[in-house]
Amino acid sequence: MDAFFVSVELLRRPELVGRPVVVGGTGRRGVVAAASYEARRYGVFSAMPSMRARQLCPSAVFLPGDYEAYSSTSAKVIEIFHAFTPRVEPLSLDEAFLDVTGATRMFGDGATIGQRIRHEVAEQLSLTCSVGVAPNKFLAKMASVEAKPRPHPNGIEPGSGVFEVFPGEALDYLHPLPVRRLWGVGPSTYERLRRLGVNTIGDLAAIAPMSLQGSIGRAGAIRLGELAMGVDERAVESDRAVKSVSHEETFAVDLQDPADIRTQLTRLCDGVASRLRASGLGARTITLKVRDASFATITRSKTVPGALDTAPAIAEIVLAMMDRLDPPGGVRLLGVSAAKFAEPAEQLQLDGFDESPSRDRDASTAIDRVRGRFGSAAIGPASALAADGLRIVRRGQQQWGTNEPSVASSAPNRTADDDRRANRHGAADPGTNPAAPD
DNA sequence: TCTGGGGTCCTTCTACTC
DNA sequence: TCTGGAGTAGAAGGACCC
Repeated sequence: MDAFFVSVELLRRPELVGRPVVVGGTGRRGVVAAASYEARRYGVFSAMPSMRARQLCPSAVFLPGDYEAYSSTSAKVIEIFHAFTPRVEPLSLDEAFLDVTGATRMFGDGATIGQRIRHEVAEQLSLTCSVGVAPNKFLAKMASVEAKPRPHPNGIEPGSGVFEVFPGEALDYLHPLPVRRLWGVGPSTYERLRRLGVNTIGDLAAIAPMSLQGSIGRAGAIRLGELAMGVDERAVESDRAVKSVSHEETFAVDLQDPADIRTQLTRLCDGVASRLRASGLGARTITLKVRDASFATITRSKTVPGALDTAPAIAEIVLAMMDRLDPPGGVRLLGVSAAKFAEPAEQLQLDGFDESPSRDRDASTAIDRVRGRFGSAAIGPASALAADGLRIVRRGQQQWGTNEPSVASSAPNRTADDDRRANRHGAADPGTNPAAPD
């Protein structure tokens, strides 16, 4: 999907079409989740700190993310995909792989199916998407980027919508591209490759995987070597199982008081346990994540014999691990993660033994019923009551960092100063070409 | 004024068992 | 009984993706 979160917002707020719009955390510690192509012309990109985005484009309208709205629109998009093939692997809210090899007799070749999907998405949801067609997932992903619109100094260049990489042309297409474009090459790997003199995907393909192992590890060397040759054997998996469930939160102000830290951890444990029960899962490994004031991150994990799915059981482990830590300068972020899934352990009750596990299970079942009927914030552990009331953790609730108490949209009109900033990114006339599809 | 959240996968080190 | 190697699992951290 093209600038997906922004596009969903523009459907609700059509008066913002054509203006720089940024979706994400609007607070001091928020980041950009998505930027309209108009905002990208000012150098605003996703994952950028919101503060930085405001500096680059003060006239942008900043909107807090609405995970539930995007999630529900995403489900409708996936439904459209399913009309063409059952083999759909969602990659995120706004991307998916489709294996259409079994659908070509009915709908036409890959590019034709891509065009039909674009038409259906536009018709039914008033959204635009870009499609990459290729013999494997990696090349299709690369191709989809080629199909997207591009922000340019003089406006926004419309994308082709569908871009196809044919099997015989894969290497000609890939090898001139910068190695940073490869899936799995982030800032760290890029720096290591650059030191080896590898700048393009072609450079990487020419190097023996053995000589890369020392820098990027065995698995990485093999994987990148294959990708550089256009090889990707991974199948489209329509039923990938989740392997972990986690909640983490960066606080607007670093926590100093141990009681506050315990309160927040209890709240996060409740959120994780609630999601585990909703999925019928129990977890054997519980991980605590703590980021201190200096941005250093520590994790501590504990694996237990029986799978857990209640907040008290998970909190007991998490709080014990927290007791052994003393993060300097306070706590910026806390996180709780559950993994190694198994059937939740049945809590046997024996005469004369501790009754709390069975009580926890009964209480959790009751909590789930109340939440199912009255909403997730209707009930929660008293020990998680923070100063700001009972704030239940839901998935994606604070997906992009902290938000301002009052949401902010800054100046409603573009300023001359903004235009000068856009020009610094090469824009000659920021007002032209507003009609580019987004 | 820095640097989110929810995931997956990989590497390295250590402890334990055989 | 002690020692060392191999295999395995857990713990911790890092890198990457969207």
